[in-house]
Amino acid sequence: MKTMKEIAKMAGVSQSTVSRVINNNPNVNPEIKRKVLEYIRKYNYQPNRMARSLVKNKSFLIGIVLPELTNPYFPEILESLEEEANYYHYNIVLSITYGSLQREKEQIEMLLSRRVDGLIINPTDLSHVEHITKIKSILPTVICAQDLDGFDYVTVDHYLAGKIVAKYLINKGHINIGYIGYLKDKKLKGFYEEIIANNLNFNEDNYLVAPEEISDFTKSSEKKLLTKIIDNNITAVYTINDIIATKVINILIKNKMKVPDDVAVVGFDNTIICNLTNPPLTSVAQPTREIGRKSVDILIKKIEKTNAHTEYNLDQIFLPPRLVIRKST
Amino acid sequence: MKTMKEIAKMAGVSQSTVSRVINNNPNVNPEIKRKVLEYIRKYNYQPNRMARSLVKNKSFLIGIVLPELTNPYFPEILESLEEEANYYHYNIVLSITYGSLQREKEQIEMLLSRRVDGLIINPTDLSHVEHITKIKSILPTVICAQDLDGFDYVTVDHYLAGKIVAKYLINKGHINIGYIGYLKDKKLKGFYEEIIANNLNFNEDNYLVAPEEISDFTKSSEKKLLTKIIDNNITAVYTINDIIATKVINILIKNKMKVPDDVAVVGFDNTIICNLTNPPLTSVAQPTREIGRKSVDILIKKIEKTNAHTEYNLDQIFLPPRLVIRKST
DNA sequence: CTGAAAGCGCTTACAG
DNA sequence: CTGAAAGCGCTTACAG
Repeated sequence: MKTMKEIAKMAGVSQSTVSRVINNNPNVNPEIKRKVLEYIRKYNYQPNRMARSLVKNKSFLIGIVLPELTNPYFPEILESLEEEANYYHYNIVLSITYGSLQREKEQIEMLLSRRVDGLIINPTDLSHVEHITKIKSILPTVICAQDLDGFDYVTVDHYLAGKIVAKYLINKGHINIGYIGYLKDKKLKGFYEEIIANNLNFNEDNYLVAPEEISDFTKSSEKKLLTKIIDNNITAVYTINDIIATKVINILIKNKMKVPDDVAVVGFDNTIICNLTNPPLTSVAQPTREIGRKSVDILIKKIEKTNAHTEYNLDQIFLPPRLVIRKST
Repeated sequence: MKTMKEIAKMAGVSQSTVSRVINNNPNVNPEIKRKVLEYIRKYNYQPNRMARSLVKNKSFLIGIVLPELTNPYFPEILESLEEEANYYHYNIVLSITYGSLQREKEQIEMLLSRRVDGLIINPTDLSHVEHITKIKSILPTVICAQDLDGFDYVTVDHYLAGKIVAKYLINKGHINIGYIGYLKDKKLKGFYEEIIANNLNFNEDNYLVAPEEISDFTKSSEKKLLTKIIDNNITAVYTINDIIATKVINILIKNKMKVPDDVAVVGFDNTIICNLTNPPLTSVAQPTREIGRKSVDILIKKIEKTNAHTEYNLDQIFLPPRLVIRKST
């Protein structure tokens, strides 16, 4: 690749002039500009962005740190992060931690040394974030798809999702509704509160099985699930994600129960799976694209503010979930 | 962030010495080294990699160009690309084209101007690759998960996959086997040749429907599929991917046919979906992790060779597929 | 409108 | 073992 100096020499002008042409500085003689552009095209010259970044102290690079890409949820977010960043002429340096805190720390240092202009991260472990706290003070940082006190973040409102699902199922006439998920999950909190608010019961009988029991899919957990459903006359089940939901459907059908006639099933994440199950799965859609987009918007706002040392407001955004109704309910 | 100069001043040494400490140059007085490191730690100094890249004319950055991340296949590859690159201390600049040739061109230029050391790309359109051909001559480039004459590439052996599936189904006693996919696909070629080699018939009756017809899933395409299956006594279907396979299963079951008793179904890609269908789906696994790993290995080999201007051999690698047998066959 | 010069933050011969 | 100086490829006051 040629350098600016070489282009300048060939065009018979100074390096400054070539620089002006490239940066579209209006103070250039059109005739000269034409000639310089000619050489630039001829040699397919691309200015070295690293050199530019060095001078301008700005890389137009955003560091993205994600735990994994196996769950289809993250690729969707990543796509929208990339797309939105591109819109602002930023590019993305991707790093994946595979759930290793050690790696997360190393990768953040790497991104720092590469002088990214900002960081978007989905932390591996919300109870170990000191390194992120530290970074935050020297680099604009946004937490993506999680909420973390003291940070800027963009995430879906799990609490609201729970309420929406409960409301929907109650309206459909369900009285005994089961839940398969974690107890500490905000999905449950909203769900529970809405059920109680409607004077329905929700106790440990409604907490059917742990997600792991479904994932492992043993005979005994299958039996436990069915027993709980039958004994408590459960007619609807709210699950923590589409994969669990699909397994529940398969267990029910295998045991001659009808979905949704005997038991309705609701998934979470609204993944591609929903259209493939039989019947198609009702599921809570996270606004993944918007989470990605918003994360970038906020980050870039912070980046540009950094120079102007304006006020420091935290952006903490909960985006609304959306229930996508299909045949399983 | 402090600069090397500032660290040097505080430590009372020259910038050269700080540089030597950072680069682990053995010719540094241990006592001085200790002191320098102290300041580096104290201020959490991270050397500016851009400046270093500028001097060394090497960025330790690899450009990755993929068409999308929606198909779970690409995130898997991306994960292994990132992991392997990291192993060699390279990082990844990710760009997604969304199937736009225009965008592909722009992104490649961008990567070029960022002075990535090499490029791994899954081209959007194999019939428009002039811009990639051009880049190849100035930047080490590897085609990932596709085969393209004249380029280095790593991909799965689709032809072999076809043969493996045909062999398997024939061994299972199937005589009339259907195919849902594209005619120009190498998956079909190997499949077809194996069937013919076994003195079985394969003509347009066995080419059931186009994948699009299944995707759109209209009444008429459904009818067409069923008619073809029944009229030709088809007892097994080889499909182009797991999504199509799942839809086929759902159509069959809806029409009171049994899988695999009446019709066996084989998918492709061995995605997470396979364990969720009912019955679980037999599918061809692509060695995605290995495709990613190999792509990086080859690229880095090229990158390091570039300096040594050694011989120019093309690495064109077909990796073997693996049939994962489940209950649908 | 144009060019010479300084400087961004590093590395690396070179001389000592 | 150490430092001063040049240079990587740009941008940007500054002077004209």
